[in-house]
Amino acid sequence: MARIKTDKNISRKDVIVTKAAILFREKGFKAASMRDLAEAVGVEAASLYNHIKSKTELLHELCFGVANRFMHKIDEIEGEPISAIHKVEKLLRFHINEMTNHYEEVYVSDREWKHLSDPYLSNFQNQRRIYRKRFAAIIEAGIREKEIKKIDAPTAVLIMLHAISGIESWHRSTQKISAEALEENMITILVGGLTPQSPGKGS
Amino acid sequence: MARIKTDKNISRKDVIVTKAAILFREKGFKAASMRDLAEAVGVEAASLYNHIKSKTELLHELCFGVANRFMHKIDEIEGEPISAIHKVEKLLRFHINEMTNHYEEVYVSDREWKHLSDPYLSNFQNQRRIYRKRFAAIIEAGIREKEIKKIDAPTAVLIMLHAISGIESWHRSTQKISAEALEENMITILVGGLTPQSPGKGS
DNA sequence: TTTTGTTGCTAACATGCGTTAGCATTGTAT
DNA sequence: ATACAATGCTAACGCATGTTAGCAACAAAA
Repeated sequence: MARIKTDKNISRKDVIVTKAAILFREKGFKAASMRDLAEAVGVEAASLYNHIKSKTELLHELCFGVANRFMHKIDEIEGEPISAIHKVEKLLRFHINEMTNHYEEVYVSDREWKHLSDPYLSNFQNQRRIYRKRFAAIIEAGIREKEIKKIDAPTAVLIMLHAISGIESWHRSTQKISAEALEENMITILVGGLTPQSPGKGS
Repeated sequence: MARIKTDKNISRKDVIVTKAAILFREKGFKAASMRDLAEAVGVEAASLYNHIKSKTELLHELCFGVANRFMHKIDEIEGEPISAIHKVEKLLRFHINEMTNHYEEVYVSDREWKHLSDPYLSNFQNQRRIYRKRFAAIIEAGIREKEIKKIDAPTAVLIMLHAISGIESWHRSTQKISAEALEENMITILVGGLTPQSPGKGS
């Protein structure tokens, strides 16, 4: 009888959620079946339901796990006594690292949240909206302080966030530059585009 | 008996493809059913098959329609006797306009091509790969001519393309800035990030 | 060893899916 | 008016899906 292998501190549910992230990324939430997931976990489909309530619960888990991490980070950064441009850079670096290190979950949270159902869906959309407003507020503060070009802040946020989601292509690419080089290039291009004199990246 | 309304020069198939784009965008290819599509068109599901061969054919139509437009544009731009940075800007403006004016199709082509099946899938992936290489080549030429910062060109391409796909968020937003303002802001941010002295947008 | 809770299995369910067959209705040209 | 092609409808097909019920095997505690 097949059994889900777990190390200490990793529940069987966590194993399933992690495998689900991989599967949801590569096939999409709707196209990935519970039977696919069962096979990936090494068990029969019905057995999954000893650990999870539903397929959608897996998506909740992934989406809100990611969303919470970003929310905590922006909480942290907002309070720091540093310049706005520096805050933007820190936030970007966090996004980039999340995308490189927790690729599957971040990707799924980004592309598949539409399939959440409605108490969760609105909640998620709200969090997203609020996050972007807070991000835009940082940029607007930077504009007032003349650290940042006079641009439309929501548009800048939209560019940043989506640009970072492009790391997906980097992940799939066969001839990858290193994660560090990727991070520096992205910061150079994105922050360079914000600063009035393109003074290079911040410290 | 319900009948698909068409104006002159618009085949019933075109009506279906257009509605499919809207539906595929808002629900995703897998989640959008032929019965949904039929309802949107105002007809019974089976009737659709008098005009199309399969659901996947709709996706082909959309993906390759979009891909061809981009391919023709880069053909055109590559041959022009203008600076590399100017080529990049023209290409970006084209992307932005495609995204604002043919939102549904471009979005679907971008996010749902994974669900193509295999003669078409590899073909599409190839076109995509080639397009990005050609885009990167333009940037590399610009770097050699010192019009563009020394950055990793594939990374720059990835940022540009994904940043533009963020126009999706603009489309959904209730308080939109104008399409023109959006375009100028995006060019300012993206191209400003490429130029060594951030001299503002090209002419 | 017995007991008890955890985990997995087989079988099956209801539902929704893409699609086809066969027939009815409509529009168009002779 | 008649013929023919274009278009639509109802009914149904086979299949994959998420999920449940009921029972068997296991691990851990008594």
